[in-house]
Amino acid sequence: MPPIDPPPRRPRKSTGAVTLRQVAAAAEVAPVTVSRVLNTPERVSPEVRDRVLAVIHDTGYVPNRLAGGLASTRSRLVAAIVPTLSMSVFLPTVQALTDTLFDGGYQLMLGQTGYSDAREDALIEAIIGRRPDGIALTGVVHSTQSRTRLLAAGIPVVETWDLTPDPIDMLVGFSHPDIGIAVANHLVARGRRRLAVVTANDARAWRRAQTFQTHVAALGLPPVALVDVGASRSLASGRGALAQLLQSGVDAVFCSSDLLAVGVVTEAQARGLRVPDDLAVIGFGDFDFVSGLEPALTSVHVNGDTIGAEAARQLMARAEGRTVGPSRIDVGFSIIERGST
Amino acid sequence: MPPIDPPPRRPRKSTGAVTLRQVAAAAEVAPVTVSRVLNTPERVSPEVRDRVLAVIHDTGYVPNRLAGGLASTRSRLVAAIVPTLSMSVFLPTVQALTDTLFDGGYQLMLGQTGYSDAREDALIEAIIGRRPDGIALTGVVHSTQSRTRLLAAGIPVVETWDLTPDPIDMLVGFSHPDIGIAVANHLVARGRRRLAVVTANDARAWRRAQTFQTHVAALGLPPVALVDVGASRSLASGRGALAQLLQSGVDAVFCSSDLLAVGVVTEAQARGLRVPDDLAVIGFGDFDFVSGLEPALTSVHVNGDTIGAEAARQLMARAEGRTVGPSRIDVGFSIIERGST
DNA sequence: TTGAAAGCGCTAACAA
DNA sequence: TTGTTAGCGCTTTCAA
Repeated sequence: MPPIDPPPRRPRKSTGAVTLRQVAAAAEVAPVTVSRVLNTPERVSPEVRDRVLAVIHDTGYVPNRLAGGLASTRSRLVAAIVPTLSMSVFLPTVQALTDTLFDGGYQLMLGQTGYSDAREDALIEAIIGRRPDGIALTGVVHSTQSRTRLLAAGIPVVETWDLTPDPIDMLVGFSHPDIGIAVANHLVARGRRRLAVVTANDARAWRRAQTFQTHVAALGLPPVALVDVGASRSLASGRGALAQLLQSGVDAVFCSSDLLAVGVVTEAQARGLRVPDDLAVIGFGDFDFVSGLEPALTSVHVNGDTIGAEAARQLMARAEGRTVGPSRIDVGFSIIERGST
Repeated sequence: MPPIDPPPRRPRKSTGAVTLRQVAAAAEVAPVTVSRVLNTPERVSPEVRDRVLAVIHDTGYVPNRLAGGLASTRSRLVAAIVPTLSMSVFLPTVQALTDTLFDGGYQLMLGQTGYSDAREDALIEAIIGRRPDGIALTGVVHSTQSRTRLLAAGIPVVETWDLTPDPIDMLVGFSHPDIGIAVANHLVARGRRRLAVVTANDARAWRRAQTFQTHVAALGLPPVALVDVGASRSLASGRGALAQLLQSGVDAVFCSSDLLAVGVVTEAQARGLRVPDDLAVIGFGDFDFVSGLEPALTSVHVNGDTIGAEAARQLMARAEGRTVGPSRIDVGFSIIERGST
């Protein structure tokens, strides 16, 4: 009788890292048991558990989450998409997202669209490929194609920094139109009559500016002067904007970002105008440093970190099949009055 | 003869997404062929390729990179660790990292240590679990344990924002000691004699401050006054620091961050001092907005985006087995002279 | 409480 | 150029 040929071996390269199987062998248990020690320790007897944990510790075993994610269809990965990171108002949100997710055992994948729709589409495809357990969209203008893809992928999505009437899925944000009205009221209540807006070219800023304008008109005041600084949210743009506005005579300026507002204040001071006596200035975002300026800048404060933490919580809850409360959260805003108004 | 029992089916839950196998079936090819169309299209005949691509397009198939990473031991994931994100000097680096990686087909995983060693260790463990193709450490004080783990995991590491003599692996940074000397020379060349340093409590800032002090001493000038603002890099801290320094009489201040420097300028102006006539101020980081201030702030410019782009390039090259040039890159720095000195 | 077997969706190795 | 087969390292299902 001819000897049975053993099946041919097909060695593959591997990372060389310790695997669950090796841990199991060393602890003299089945691989599943090691998996249970890691994921559902309460279902393993204390003796076995300790034995396995000891081996894990000694070998420095770190479970491969790629494999785990593949097997369990839960990647414990959440993606966040931001337009841009630098000097952005979204930073506290991203920060809170990473932190909250990490504490829940999740990791954040970050993507930047750079305000480009083409890039956003590519990014979303790349992200879907990673099968994240959730996606946080922060202030993104999403194309129809991206919407469709996200919906089709069935990945939980939370849109943030806005309260659109037709969200893809969950929502954590605040009302931009309300801000325009509140700021108008704030300035008018302080005796300002000739109001102006300096705004960057972005959809949410525009909505704030719009209600600001209409509300001022409704109050019977002169029309609001508007300067659009385009994509540039820089301090320098703010300076340039004020230069334009001074020709028409204004006594208060609402800026779509704090940086622009600091620029307006700087330009005003450089021209010998007193802030707030001759000119009131209010920003948006309430960056940390604006409270230390001279005069300190009045600004619209938004709870960016709350947005991030809530978004993370909603996504994790969804990933774990827990039902979370409302899927639409309004975190509100507040006007922090300081020296500049 | 009894009928052979079919092997029992073990249905598992799946995401329901289109799989490579389904695409293969629809295109009437083997699964590998679809894989080849995606990864090595040049090895597939044009006809078959087009047929497969058509099916991919029609079905909206997005390859599962978790599975791909597991099979190929290449995750196309790169991790970055930063101390913190908010108002940080590392932002351009993170921005360049995401962008460069994305263009190369990689995704960035972000982690924040919050300047905590315990968190850093946990973070590194979580990251290793994802089997990234590389890790970028930006300005991290890494514990010995973390170093060991990283080394053991065999994942390419690039340390940035510094040029330590004993890097874990690759290095992209610049010399902090040289900056201290250069700034001292800059101020002394402009006739300043009573120099001071305002610094946050961070290792790299300290090294800049140290050479600044010793170099000033070597030039035979009075000893440098030093204010340590601790962990707070805020504008307000800068204001407080100047208040302290004025008691000892200074005519130039080197700050470890631009925000601190703006605080010093603000406080000086609030006290009626003229900048730069009575007091010269120089910052570090060269944030975008400091060029628009009045007076514009002199600052040490560092190529944070170059650091990020180079780090990404090195890691991708390593992941793809390409040998990259030097594994130690000095991106240098420059002093941008503006109105404040 | 523990284990055996069968996949998750993909790619490496080998073969034709 | 295309296909077959056997994993990558884990978790799920089913069984004891």
